[in-house]
Amino acid sequence: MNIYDVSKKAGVSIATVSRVLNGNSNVSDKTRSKVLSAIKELDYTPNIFARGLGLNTMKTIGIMCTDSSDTYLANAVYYAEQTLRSFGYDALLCCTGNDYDNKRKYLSLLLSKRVDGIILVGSQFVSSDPAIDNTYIIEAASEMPIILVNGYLDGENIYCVMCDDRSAVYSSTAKLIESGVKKPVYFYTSTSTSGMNKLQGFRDALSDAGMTPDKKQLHLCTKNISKAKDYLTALYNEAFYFDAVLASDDSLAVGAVKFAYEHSVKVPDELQIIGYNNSVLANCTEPELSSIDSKVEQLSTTAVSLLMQVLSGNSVPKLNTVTADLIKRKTTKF
Amino acid sequence: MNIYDVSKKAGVSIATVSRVLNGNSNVSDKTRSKVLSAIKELDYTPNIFARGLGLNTMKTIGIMCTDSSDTYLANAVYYAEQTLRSFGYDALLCCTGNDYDNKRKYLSLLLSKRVDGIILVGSQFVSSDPAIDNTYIIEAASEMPIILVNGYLDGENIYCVMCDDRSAVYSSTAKLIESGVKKPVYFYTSTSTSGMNKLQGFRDALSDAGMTPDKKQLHLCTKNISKAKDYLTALYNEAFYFDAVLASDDSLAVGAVKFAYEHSVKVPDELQIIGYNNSVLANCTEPELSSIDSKVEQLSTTAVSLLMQVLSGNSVPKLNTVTADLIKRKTTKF
DNA sequence: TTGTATGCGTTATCAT
DNA sequence: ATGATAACGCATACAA
Repeated sequence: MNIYDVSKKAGVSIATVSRVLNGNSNVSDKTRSKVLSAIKELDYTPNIFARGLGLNTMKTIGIMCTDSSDTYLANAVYYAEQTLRSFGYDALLCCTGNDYDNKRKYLSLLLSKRVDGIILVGSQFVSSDPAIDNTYIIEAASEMPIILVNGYLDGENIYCVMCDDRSAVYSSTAKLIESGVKKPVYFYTSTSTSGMNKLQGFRDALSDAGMTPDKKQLHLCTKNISKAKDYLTALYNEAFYFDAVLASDDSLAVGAVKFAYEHSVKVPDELQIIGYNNSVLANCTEPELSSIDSKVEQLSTTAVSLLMQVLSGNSVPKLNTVTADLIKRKTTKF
Repeated sequence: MNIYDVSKKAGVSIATVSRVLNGNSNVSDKTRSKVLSAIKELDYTPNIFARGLGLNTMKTIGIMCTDSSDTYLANAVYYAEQTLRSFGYDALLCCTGNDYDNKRKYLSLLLSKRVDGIILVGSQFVSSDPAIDNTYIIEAASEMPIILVNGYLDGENIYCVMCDDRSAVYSSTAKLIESGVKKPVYFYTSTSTSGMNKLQGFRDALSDAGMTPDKKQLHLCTKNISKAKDYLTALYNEAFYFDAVLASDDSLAVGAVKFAYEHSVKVPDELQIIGYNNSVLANCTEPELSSIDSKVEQLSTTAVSLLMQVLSGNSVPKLNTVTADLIKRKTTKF
């Protein structure tokens, strides 16, 4: 069943069938309807592979993330897929895990699939660690446009959408301090650009308030409820005073709530807690978690829109910023 | 840059290049290395569209789900993608939402993309409601194999992987009753096959214990923390006695925990709670949630393995069952 | 072991 | 407005 069968049935040439198929201008109404009914009768569907070969595109975008089961990334992927589809594009999902070699491998795999562009979702693809080489992304961008969601890398054909993490953490920390906090603890989960920006926001707020953070106030921690709880418990047991926790992921903040519960520390009176990403987790704890909304939906839809612009040949800014909001619930005094 | 360029550079025919490319048997080592170095020099990558046209496959599987940002589905999609990739297949993600027409539309879209098979993730695609017509799936299966994860539908070329939800709910309910529960409330979120199976398990356990559930003990509820909380609060306010909550989704169980907290109902002494899916949410509440582990990973990997078997032309059982486990935490006495 | 020739099903160019 | 025909780049049956 192909375009020849249709053309035969309709008594026209394949060129005409193709024209009808593609909504091409110059076809007489009479011919069009002949073709259309032939298509319907034969239940014909164009072969997308042949079309792909000719046009050299399958209207497909690769979505890469380290782990699509992570709440935050799952949301980002979801919104990206929805937006892509609204533009008539398919989404090829590719989860790499956190291994550097796999990231490289899968990125080149995606290139070989000749997708039209790639969206790298999440901050895990660009490292600020000088030992890690980010050029694999720059090289890939020579073949097709690459959009970074929550990551920044300068390079030809690379476009970034970032949440203003530094400001978000800065202002939240400042508010904590304003409300009387003396010793906030900051949990971070990654040394990515985004992770470092958040950390910088915390440092700056302390510094601007004339505070110098103790080493113990800055803790790199796996995204894991009990890891955060354990760390705070350790601090507590060695009588290290702290009166606020700000975490770069809601799960860690949940750990802080659980720590407080276990040691009968009053939240928010004795301990204020702020999470990040404003995920479902924030609604699960008692008291419910104040959390920074990093605007996943907006990030993803912006990323897709940018990509569409680039594919249309329009020029777009290389760096695009989205503003985060603090969603106030019950773990903060303000 | 195509296979002709390579053949020219290597001084062989395109057939030989193709043979090398596909690891075909009969190529002399000398020729092979000539070709290989030509490929490397030219930095040649086969055009996957042309290959797809000839072979009539792009080694791609469509993954459909209603909402890939839902924790449970996100996990299922993740494991499916990982397993597919391990078999050398790509995953085309397609989120339909819960609208029936969209499900139909997107399923036929996927057919037109000529994927090699489709995995329908989640129970939302097959309805037990006689007003809803499931034949769109049966028709689609005439074109390519369809795997249902957590759904059951009888039809040619349709294969199902299901969690034994009925048993899981039955035995959990039985345990609750055994521990002294007199009036358990059951929350369900869907009338899908899976949803009905769970409900049946609850009904059967009550019936086998000589109990007849009040209408109010069975509540269809949106997957939403506060919806569940509100319902329980309403029961509480009208002095309807209940001493256990079993929910078909963890989020509803979280709502029950929050209800208990708000009304100082002691968990598990006065109210036992069991969730479903054993998601992160179960670790967030205080006390932590006992939850039925519906084995997402196993469901997804089994689904992919089945599909691979079918694509290899092997015959596989149409219904495959996975056993759920109750993960005991702190909201149950046992 | 290697090469030749053909088909896969479109789209697009150029005639008419 | 419509038709003939040439790409697109590969795999493979058949020949040598």
